[in-house]
Amino acid sequence: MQIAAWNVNSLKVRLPQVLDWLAANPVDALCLQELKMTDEVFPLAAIQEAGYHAVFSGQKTYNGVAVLSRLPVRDVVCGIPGYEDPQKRVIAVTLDSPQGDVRLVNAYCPNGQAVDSDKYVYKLGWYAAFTEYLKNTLAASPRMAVLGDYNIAPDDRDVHDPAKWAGDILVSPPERAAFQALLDLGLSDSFRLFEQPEKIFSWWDYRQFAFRRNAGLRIDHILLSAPLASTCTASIVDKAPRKLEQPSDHAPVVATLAL
DNA sequence: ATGGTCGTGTTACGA
Repeated sequence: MQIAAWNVNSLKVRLPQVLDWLAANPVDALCLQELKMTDEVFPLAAIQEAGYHAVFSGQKTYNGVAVLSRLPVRDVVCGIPGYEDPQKRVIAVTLDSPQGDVRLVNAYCPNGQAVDSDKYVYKLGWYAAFTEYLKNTLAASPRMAVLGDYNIAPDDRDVHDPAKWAGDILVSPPERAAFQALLDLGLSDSFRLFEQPEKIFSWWDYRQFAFRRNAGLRIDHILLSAPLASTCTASIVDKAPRKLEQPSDHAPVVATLAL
């Protein structure tokens, strides 16, 4: 089984790239973030023609998440139960796998803008609620994967220039502590289960030729509960779509499970 | 050097 996550920064603009990518990478499930569209205009027909089911939680202009899956999904939960939030950032599903159910939680975590901003306060509060939600989900569904754009680079290895970024948004100690709290639930960063080349990132700013300079951060992650981590045979970032014309600023991340 | 480039939807805002 292969599961993937990709912040597409507008599904309207990126739909052709998503369909091309799925044709070349027929993963079992693809979690999308930043749809930037309402549910009324979600391109369901095109995705079904590509052989995928889809569930989605969109909104106008900002945010929006979807799960595309080869298998039917059930028990769809949108948002963080008990945490009121007009921003559509989370959708969870259960994959009906022949090798047993897998719970997928797809998240577009807040960016935070700057460490002295209201959005930073929102980000840390959101992470506290998300952590509690994942704790409860994990108790009910031991085979859980959490995929998406975390907007946190967990370690200096995940930053192209750690000295330049020190203390900034996406790397600040409170944000890294919030990420560590997820790991402390018993989750593993699938990417770090394996030896990896240096300077692997998943996001590059559109400005200043950041991609050409590989001036990026690794902020898109696939976290796995212990029963799934023990089945994981690979976890990679696919830089190829970032090289295309009119790319998303994020690259897809993919984990392979021996299921 | 506080810039720059996207996407959405207006001429600002979020990332």
